[in-house]
Amino acid sequence: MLRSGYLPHVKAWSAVLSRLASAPDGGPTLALKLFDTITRRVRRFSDVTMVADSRPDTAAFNNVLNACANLGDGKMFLKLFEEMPEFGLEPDILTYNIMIKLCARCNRKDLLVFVLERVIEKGIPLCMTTLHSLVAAYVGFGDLETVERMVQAMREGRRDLCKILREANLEDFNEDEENEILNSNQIGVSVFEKLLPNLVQGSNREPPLLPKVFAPDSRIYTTLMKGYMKQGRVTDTVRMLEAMRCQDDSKGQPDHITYTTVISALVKAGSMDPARQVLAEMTRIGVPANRFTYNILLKGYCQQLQIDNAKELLKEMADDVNIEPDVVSYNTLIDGCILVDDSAGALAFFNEMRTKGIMPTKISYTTLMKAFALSGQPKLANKVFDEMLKDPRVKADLIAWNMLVEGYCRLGLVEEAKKVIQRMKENGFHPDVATYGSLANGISLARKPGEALLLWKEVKERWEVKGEGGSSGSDSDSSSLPLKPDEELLATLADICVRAAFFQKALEIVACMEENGIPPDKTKYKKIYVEMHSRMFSSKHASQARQDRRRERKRAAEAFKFWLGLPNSYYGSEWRLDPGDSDC
DNA sequence: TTAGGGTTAG
Repeated sequence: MLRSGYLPHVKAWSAVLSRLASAPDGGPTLALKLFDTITRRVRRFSDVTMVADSRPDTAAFNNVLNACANLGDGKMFLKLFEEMPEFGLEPDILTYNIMIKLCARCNRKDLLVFVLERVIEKGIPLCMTTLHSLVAAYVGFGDLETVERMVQAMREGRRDLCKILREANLEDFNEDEENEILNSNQIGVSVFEKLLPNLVQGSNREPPLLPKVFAPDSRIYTTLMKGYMKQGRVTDTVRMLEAMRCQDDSKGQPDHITYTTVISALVKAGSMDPARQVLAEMTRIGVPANRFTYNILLKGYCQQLQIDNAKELLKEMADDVNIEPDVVSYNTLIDGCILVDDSAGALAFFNEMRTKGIMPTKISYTTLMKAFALSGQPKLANKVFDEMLKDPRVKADLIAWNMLVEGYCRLGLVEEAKKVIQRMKENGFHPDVATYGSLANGISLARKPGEALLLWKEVKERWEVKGEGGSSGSDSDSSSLPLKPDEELLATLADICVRAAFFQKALEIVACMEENGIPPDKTKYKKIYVEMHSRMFSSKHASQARQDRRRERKRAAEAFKFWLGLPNSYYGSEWRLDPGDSDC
């Protein structure tokens, strides 16, 4: 009685954890907090029988460990892992599968084999899922060769997988010794040495054999196939499908996910007809396609700008195979309309979707805003944004705000854009690189270089903020939040400054770029300089006073020319524009 | 409840 008032059953809170662990937007962090709160309360009871039903079990630990893995937080993983015995719990095979993911997230491919060895040494019954996790991890690293070797060995009924993985480590080490050293940061080393005591003996010991033979199943094949797909190896993807169909193990037969992966690979390569053939094949052999499959094909047609085919497929979905399109289908089509500059069509699909009772998501709203933003109708984008604010099911986010800014900037409406940015700040959203990038483009378009100076000041201030959590002051003040501008933003700002003959600022920006390892496009600036400013300061008729005022700017121009590598007064050489010189 | 498939937002 007392317990129920304070603490939920472990099954209940563990279920919440499992959802949070892989949820976006701070889900994993929330999972950690929840786990901490509950275990803290549980610990307060000296009589454990009082809270027996609420005490964490292995599944609960696995869920919170999964949150750590998703955050790539090895330290927290270790801390919780070491708390398990306190509750009389032992890590199980799932725990180690999650540890495989942790290694992957921490970029420690070299440790994967030692997790497998640890499981074997501890005598924890190995299951197929561990092999799934391992294969997925290697695919994630793009190391398809190792996966191929694993799969081949499994097909041959071999049990020396650890040996194969050790050899892969050795090859990596020989290939790229420096990276190997870079990867092993000190914190990581101590965490993993505790998680995997077998690391200490390391490679000196003979790699253990798997306790039994595992034949690859369709999941393993499909994971490898996904690796091929990600690397654009369409032929290998298709060949893999053929190989799967030809082998006799029924567990390795292609299923709807395998086929969908093949279709996805073909669609990515723009091969719509072959993709349709695979779809037909699925129907023929009775492996039904689902909404995912159709959505992939829809996207393919949209990317190929074949909206009519997309529309036809949408109809076919609903009428022939009885798969109702969902919000993703419609978002895809709305975006497809944007690709063919059809904002009216985008709106039509948006409305059709609502008519069908399919609720738009924030992505739907933002995509529709994009339709209007890109077609020069910022007012309509604004209207959609207002609708979005009114819809209680969705929450406008930074991306939506940015789209609003983009709409105005596309037309060079800098003042409007700045008002939106002010509003977004007041609503607790801090401009990011995208916001500033749009604004910079708007400023460039509007030819208001003075605005670029203000923007550069703001960007520079935030760039110079070091570390995290340096925020202080009101919510609308983002000046203390760190920001790392990207190449595009800086290049645009520099471009504006060069065109406006703000050479001192231009130099400042390019210097910042170089300091941060972003190579400025000197050729471009050279061209602009030659085209726009080569005759600068050449007027002989200006008054002495005017000429004096120019001196500063001239010095900046000379410095900029020096940086560009153009002949300048620093070398004492005369330089004049020769039309043939401009393409240097 | 870890591990294979899809969409969107500068």
